[in-house]
Amino acid sequence: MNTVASAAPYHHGDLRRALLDSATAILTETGRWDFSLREVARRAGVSHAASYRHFTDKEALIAAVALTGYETLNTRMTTAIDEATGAVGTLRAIGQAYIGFGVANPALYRLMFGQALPSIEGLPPAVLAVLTEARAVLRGVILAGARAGAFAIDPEDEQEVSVAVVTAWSLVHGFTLLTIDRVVDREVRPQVIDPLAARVAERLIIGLLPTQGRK
Amino acid sequence: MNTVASAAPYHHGDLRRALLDSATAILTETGRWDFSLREVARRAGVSHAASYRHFTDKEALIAAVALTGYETLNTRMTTAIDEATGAVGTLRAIGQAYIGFGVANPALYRLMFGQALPSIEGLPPAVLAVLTEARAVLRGVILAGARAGAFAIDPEDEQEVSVAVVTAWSLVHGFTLLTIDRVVDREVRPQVIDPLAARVAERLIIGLLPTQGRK
DNA sequence: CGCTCAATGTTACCACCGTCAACACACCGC
DNA sequence: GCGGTGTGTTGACGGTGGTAACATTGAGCG
Repeated sequence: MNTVASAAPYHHGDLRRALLDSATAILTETGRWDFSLREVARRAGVSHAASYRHFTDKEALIAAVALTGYETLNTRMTTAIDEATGAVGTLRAIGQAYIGFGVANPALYRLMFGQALPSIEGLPPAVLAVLTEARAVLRGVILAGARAGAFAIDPEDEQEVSVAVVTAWSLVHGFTLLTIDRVVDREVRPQVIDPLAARVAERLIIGLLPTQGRK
Repeated sequence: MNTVASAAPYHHGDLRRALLDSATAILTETGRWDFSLREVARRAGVSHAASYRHFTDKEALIAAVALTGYETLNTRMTTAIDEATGAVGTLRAIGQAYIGFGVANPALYRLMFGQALPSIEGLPPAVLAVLTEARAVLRGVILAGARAGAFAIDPEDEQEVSVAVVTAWSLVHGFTLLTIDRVVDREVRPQVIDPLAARVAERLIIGLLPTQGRK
């Protein structure tokens, strides 16, 4: 059994899902990810030790919540890619989807990338897989753009491609976190974030364009 | 021990400092920032309730540790600026100092930017002040470069300058975190981080250069 | 010199937490 | 019907953040 629950378990119905929902609810309501396992159980209407039938650990629960976050992030990115056209447009779309997700789910985003997990190692393999996939998607986009001549990148130079990937990811990741943490512009309103993000992204894109493509 | 600059407390000598030192030591040794107040006190050879004579809260202790981090980061950045020449060189130096600090003190960096602090608001004013100062320094560097014509930025356009500031900070912040969390390149060695950071930074700088300055 | 007193540190205690072991139940195949 | 295993509960343990009452000690003042 186990894994993605489609069949309903015994007593409660689907306690695993209910616990994940409770945790997510607390997360979005309070904006904090240091909730107690007991509170999650309480919220699910269940005894405090019941969680241990579904998660070995508190960390496992957190990781499961994070996993759902990674999955929806991946989904948003791939759908954004599908709807975009052109290398630059695709890159723009992917960044927009990424930042949009982070800003819309700040607590979840911080849990996904800032949490108690000492390092990427030690994460459940499922989480690692999703992360790796996200990176591969981004790399694919940049590689395609390089092959099409839309970026000033040699598609055969793996290192150069990697640098572009890391640069793009760093920029978007950093911008998202700075925005979430209100470091960027404390008086900024949600309506202002989108144009700001767009202009920030443009800075990167300019750096990627071949010389003849620049204004 | 040495003579203390300002105010030396009563019994212990300087328990406040000792507690900060213990916390920092635990932080760098274990790499975790969810240590217990009691462990800090134990390490300082003191009863667990003694901390409350110097810090109102566990969060206050954490914030104090973070503050020391912000201060040394600021110091490193300003000295890097002093030793650099030219707008591009200064920008490079500042980024290098920033990333170098983060990579050298991963746990401290994550505590500074990822921790329990729900948002930037609610932080002690001292922390806010240091953060604001750091941002002003970066803005000054970019503004000077724009005025000197080294960047393709209108120094009179405040928004354009802000965009450049946010872009640079986002890139460096994101790169530092991705590196710390080993998301960037799991097989990467410390020796590889510097060149990688340099090439990432170069991508940004290319985007900032005026057209005639590009290779 | 001795007294006071406030700053500092300690002890004892509270509610709560994560985790575990023992127990209780309920649905499954037989 | 019946056992057994998956599921949830109860109760306990050590540890935690935080508070209050108590002990100590050094500084200022007579």
